[in-house]
Amino acid sequence: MSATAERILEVVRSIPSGQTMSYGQVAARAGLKGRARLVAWALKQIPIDEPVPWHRVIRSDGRIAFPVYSQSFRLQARRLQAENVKIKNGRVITQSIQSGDSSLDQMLWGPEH
DNA sequence: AACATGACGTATT
DNA sequence: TAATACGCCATGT
Repeated sequence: MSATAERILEVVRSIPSGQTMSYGQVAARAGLKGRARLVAWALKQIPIDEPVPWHRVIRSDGRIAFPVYSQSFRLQARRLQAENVKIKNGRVITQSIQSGDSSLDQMLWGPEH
């Protein structure tokens, strides 16, 4: 695993249960602003046995990134609901995104909006 | 080397 | 709200 991938996974591991972060937020937190696709790539490289809560990473618009008919989508939705994260039509409703800096940004521009 | 393909995001129309 | 267009970047062909 590359150093950047390790930083990305470290950020994902830091997401508290019941909360979510978008790919872009994870990237920014890992010092890779604007590189959301790199986060998506890193999540696909998660080694088995690596306890990374990948299900807490969603798209910036609040929706799960997998096709609604896929197994991955159902697994992610199930895990989120298990953490009391409400979902409607593949979209996360009640969430308090982790944002390190200003929570105002999330209030104004987060998926909840 | 050239082009296509994503678990993406933002801006524009 | 929806459809495009870019920007971004590792991989696969």
